[in-house]
Amino acid sequence: MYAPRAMQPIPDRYDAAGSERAWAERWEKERIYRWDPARSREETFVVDTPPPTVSGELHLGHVFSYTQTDLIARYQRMRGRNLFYPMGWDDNGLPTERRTQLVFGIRPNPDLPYDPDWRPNRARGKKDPVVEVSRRNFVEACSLICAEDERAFEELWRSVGLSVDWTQTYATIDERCRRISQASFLDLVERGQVSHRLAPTVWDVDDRTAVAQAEIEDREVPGAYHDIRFGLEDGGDFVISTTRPELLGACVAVVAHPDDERYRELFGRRAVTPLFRAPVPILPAEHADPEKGTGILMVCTFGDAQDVEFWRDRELPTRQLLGSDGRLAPVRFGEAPYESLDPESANAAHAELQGRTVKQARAGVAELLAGDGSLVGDPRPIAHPVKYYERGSRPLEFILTRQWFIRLLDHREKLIEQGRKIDWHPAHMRARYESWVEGLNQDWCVSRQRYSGVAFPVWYPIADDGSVDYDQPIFAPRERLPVDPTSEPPPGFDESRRGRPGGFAGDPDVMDTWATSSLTPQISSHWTLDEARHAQLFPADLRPQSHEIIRTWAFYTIVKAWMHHAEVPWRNVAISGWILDPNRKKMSKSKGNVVTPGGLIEQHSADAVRYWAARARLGADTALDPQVFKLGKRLATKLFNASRFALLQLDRIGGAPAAAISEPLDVAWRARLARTVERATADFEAFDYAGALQTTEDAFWDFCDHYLELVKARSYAEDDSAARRSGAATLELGLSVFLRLFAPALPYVTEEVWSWRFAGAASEAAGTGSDSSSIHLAPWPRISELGVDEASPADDAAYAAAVELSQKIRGAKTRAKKSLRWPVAKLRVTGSEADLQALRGVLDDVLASGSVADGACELTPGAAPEAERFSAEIELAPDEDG
RNA sequence: GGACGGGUAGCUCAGUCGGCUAGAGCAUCUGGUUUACACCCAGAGGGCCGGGGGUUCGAGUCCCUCCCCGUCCA
Repeated sequence: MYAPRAMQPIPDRYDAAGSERAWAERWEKERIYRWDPARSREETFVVDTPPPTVSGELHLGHVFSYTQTDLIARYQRMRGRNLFYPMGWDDNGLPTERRTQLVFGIRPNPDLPYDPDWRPNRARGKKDPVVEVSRRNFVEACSLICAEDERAFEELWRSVGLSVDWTQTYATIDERCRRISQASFLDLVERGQVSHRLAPTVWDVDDRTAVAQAEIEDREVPGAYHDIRFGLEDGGDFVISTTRPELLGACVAVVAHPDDERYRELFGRRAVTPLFRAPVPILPAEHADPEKGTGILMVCTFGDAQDVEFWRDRELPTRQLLGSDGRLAPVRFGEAPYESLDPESANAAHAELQGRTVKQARAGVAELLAGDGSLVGDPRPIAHPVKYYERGSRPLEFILTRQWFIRLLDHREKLIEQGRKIDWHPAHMRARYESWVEGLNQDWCVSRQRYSGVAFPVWYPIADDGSVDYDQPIFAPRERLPVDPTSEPPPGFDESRRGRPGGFAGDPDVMDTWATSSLTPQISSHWTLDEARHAQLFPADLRPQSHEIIRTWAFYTIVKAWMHHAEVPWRNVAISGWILDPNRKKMSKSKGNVVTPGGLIEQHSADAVRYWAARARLGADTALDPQVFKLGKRLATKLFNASRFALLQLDRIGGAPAAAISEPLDVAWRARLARTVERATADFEAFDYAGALQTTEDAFWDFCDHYLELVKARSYAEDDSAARRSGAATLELGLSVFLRLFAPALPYVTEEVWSWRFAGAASEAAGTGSDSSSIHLAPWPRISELGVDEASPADDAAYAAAVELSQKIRGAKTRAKKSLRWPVAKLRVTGSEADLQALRGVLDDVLASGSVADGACELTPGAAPEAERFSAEIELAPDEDG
């Protein structure tokens, strides 16, 4: 009934590199990882794969976390699920633009016309001047870089053996993604979840773009309190403290805590700023901390988030002194909104400052204040947290700009509720999601003032006076998506009206990366394009990702799924940890401790690298330990060798045992195997692939060290017998089960061995009817296939007795410095009647394996040492010359 | 400042519902190779389970508290 083994003999040694290459090719050729759209939703398991940022580095962390996903995917596939396991590429955003600029030495200039003949030049020298190119040329250069990077990633994924369906791929700026992102935007507009407003926006002055709350990080940096003397309109003065003296010209109020006795009498009066002589109200404010500085401070347009909040609450005037380039703008004091009691000196002061960066202006203001006697004492250095763009090098500013926002602040409770409908693995990672949602303090700003990305499907009418009417946006009709408003006209206009009075202007911005990435489940399901497919694939079963992007990718995806579908996007989230270097520091490019994965796979084999990833539990940060690769390699080799032994025994009896497992040792070990299957399955069901691997590995090593040694003598017997056939049947069963239990972690070596004997046969044996030409399509082992009804304590006792006595014999030989084959002349075993009884059935195997002479063994009822079953008196045969 | 995770052998880590003398691999040491495997096998040594207090017949495990590392949030 079993197919004969392939004609070529089993090789003596395992050639991992050659075998892995061959199998990777064959898997792809035979398309074994294809999703089958004909099968039902219930049978399907949908993975929402992270699209890596292609212009990022190929990082060992990628291999680590994607392999962990693959383990779960492979298990589910073997359980008979119809896997939907796509791959996406994130081409969006700033990292791509930065890399493109760097590689080609170019910079986008939206005012230049498209040059169809321009080609990026990679071979330029480092000192060559940066070339300005049109927006469209720049975007094309970005695509070129992305295409190259995608190839590098795909090659890596294939070599590490991800069981991805490569017909299901997407890139976040491809046509389908643009279309779905724009459809999402229009849907949210219709649902009233989007607003377009001129608002203080967190702004990166280097990249000159808005950034979202999720992209901000606090950094503890040095600063200094400057104590500045303010006058009072009706006479007198007081001293405020500020870390941002450069914004003195943007001061719109002065505040102190309402309970602060020192300043209570000032409330309601007006202060006058030094240098600029602007009259500003003095107001009570809860956020003023009496302990900090002098306890009284200025409110500016905009020094920090508290300024923004207070400005909004009290409807204070706006003095946007800082420009989007991070320099002080040219303004006229004495004209609204820049009131001044002494415009001439105010403008003279500002003339010194305008055009300066924040840092330069800070020094300039301090100097001017010192000059006119308003600076009290020296600035006092402090360390304080300042907001930075996570990839930026200069502090972020709040700048009044026009942006698209998606409402979040109204929905905090609902979003926390959604998070609780999802199973987080490990469970404690949900706390990170919740603390993020609770701490939200801005709506989601989705516009970015960039070039490469998904456009907003929006135009604005231009009034007859030439001003753009942002309050009457023209939205693209759904059937025209995706649209590019910078090159296509809105409905009812033709292109000649672009930029003209009475015409239109396209929205020049692109969407935030997360506006698209938050739709990966819908992109895979072809939402808005194919509703039948969408119903079949949404929501997904599993979202794997790492913990630092819970606040971005996981969060935004939950937001979108809730807004569009009132659903959770997936039922499970599996969070992988970080790779730490051997000193337990996070690997990062800036620290220079990044290890690239390609070399490691070459050096240790893909199975070995996968083993390393598979040993790490979900959510646990893991130190890079080269020892673990060696362990993985060792395990694969051991599996190969043990398989070779088992198959050689099967060959000796003509291939097909089809015999009953009848010998007590075999029956006992089979019961043990059943428990291994049970535990490994339970572990995988709980997404604990690491526990499953450990369970399997421990059982496999025990199998090699004990069962194989014990069954050897019987297997080597010259004559055919039921006992010998029972052993062979047990070996075959054990091999078939171990290979399948290991298959998710070690897909290559298990496939290699599987092909020698089991390919095409196991499905028949298991009666599933599924195709198991590949082990990865074979059914996951089940207790029922082992022919074990229930665990028997007698089996456990028999196996344990065999192992213990066997170890005692080996120990005696080792202590005597003899070979393990050295004959035993006399063996006296003492133990309880129950333990001796357990031993009797397996005794022949133990004696044969220990080279105990015929009739040399004696069993005596009696006391055994504590915590042991037996005491054994072992007399080795004498030396030949002694 | 608040929250979460971690601290177990020289190293990397398991340890389930509180229950035998706390485990594995690596490393170290002592031995062993002719019918799977030296990418191997057998054996040995190695522990205040971060500190202190409590609950319990019994605590690595539960409670309180402190220390250290990492992360998230503010």
